[in-house]
Amino acid sequence: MANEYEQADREPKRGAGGSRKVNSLDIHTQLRDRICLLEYRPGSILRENELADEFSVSRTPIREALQRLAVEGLVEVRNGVGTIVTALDFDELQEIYRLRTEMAVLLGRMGTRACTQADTDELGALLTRSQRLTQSFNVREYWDINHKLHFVISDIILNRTFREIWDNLYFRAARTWYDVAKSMNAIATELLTMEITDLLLAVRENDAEAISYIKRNYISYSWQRVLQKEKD
Amino acid sequence: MANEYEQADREPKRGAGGSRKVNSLDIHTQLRDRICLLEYRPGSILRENELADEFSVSRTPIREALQRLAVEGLVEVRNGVGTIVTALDFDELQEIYRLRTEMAVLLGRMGTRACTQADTDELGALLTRSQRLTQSFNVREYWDINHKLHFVISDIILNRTFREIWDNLYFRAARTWYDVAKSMNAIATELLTMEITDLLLAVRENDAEAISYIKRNYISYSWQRVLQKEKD
DNA sequence: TTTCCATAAGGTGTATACACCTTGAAGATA
DNA sequence: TATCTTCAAGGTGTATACACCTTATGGAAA
Repeated sequence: MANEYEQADREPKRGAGGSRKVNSLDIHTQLRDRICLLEYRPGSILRENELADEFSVSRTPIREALQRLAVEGLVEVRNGVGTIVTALDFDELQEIYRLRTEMAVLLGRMGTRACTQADTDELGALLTRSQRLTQSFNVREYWDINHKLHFVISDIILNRTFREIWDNLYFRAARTWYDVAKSMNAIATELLTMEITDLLLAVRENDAEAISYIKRNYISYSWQRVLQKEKD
Repeated sequence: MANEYEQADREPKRGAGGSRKVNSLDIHTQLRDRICLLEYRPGSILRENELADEFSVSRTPIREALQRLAVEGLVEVRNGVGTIVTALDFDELQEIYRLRTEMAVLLGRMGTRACTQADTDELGALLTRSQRLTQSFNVREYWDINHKLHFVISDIILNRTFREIWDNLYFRAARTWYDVAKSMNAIATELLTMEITDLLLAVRENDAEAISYIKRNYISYSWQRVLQKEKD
């Protein structure tokens, strides 16, 4: 299962002429991305019928996708009301960030595969795109770079269970960070560019521990920015 | 969501005359326990219709329970075939144990609540039951003690996300351990008694770090026994 | 005898009707 | 006027019929 899913997860497929019938996993991925991108704000309500109409399927696959999102902690299904996008309170958010920084350090201690030229190339491409953001900021583009960056690193993790958890924690926290990034374009862009630069070196050196400490640090920096915005 | 679920999770409710209608969460919990108890062996196939008959509900709530188990990694749903109880290969098992030992150490570094007299009392009761096992071994009883022991410790974890993960990792690995325990009664019982004794002291001292290192150690010991059995 | 193919049996995936739950608003009452 | 009650609207939860997928089996062909 995990395999099939991860595949779909990392490359949404269904390109060009394919137009394969959507299944509940596709729907899950799309809804998850919308939540991360804040197209669905925390606290907003999703209705199964509306989604069923939009995706041209019955409520059944929609319910499956929503239930999965619920298990992952991104939404909460309430009988007679609807499915509510999780609104993290301050404490929960702090807990998640704390966990992410701690687990980032573990990343280097768990098994990782060797970094390849392909990894370097992809990071290089992301760096270029990130630098371009300095001139004209665009949340969608910022998100896409961040998202791809996450999976470049996630992909070198060999321990499958750890990777699942690592990905999930990213999705839980992502929304908050993009919200902050919107109100701090310059700082967010600079941090992203620096992170990619640092990671590029570590990947070239094929130093998993270095990668993990870099992740730890930038997650920590992000949290500081979240805190800073919270004060306003 | 998490709250409601955890509640049901820790105390299955529906006591005595209540007989509240079962929902998909009850079913999920029962199926999960059966998988852990090896009533459903790895590789065995569950059929939605059979389960629907047994629980006197339609396939819909059964499917929800199974899907949740799939997200948690305990089963794999295959179209046209059935739902297969996950059979962990050696590598996957090693990965999970590795992760559990690492995360046990984190447990002490994340927030925990103060240990109470109630905790001490419950551990004391478990210790008595564990000691009784030395004379007459019984897998069901062994499992129940282990299960309750897990939740006594899990309950002091404040970081909700960490606790979810911690619980899940326990459920993923539990089956394997009970299988080993069946073939090593004496050793398993001795280890359990020692672990509870050690934890009792740490809980009395209200020393979360000590608790976390004890957990790390006994998870590590368990893995060694799994390895030992694998060799035969 | 072996191999291939058609097919039937029995499983999950999906659509849909209906039951039940939640909530807000209108109306009755103090 | 304030408050309580009632009820209707619209949501999720469940049961069920049917579509589609997978696989084992038996017979035809090499």
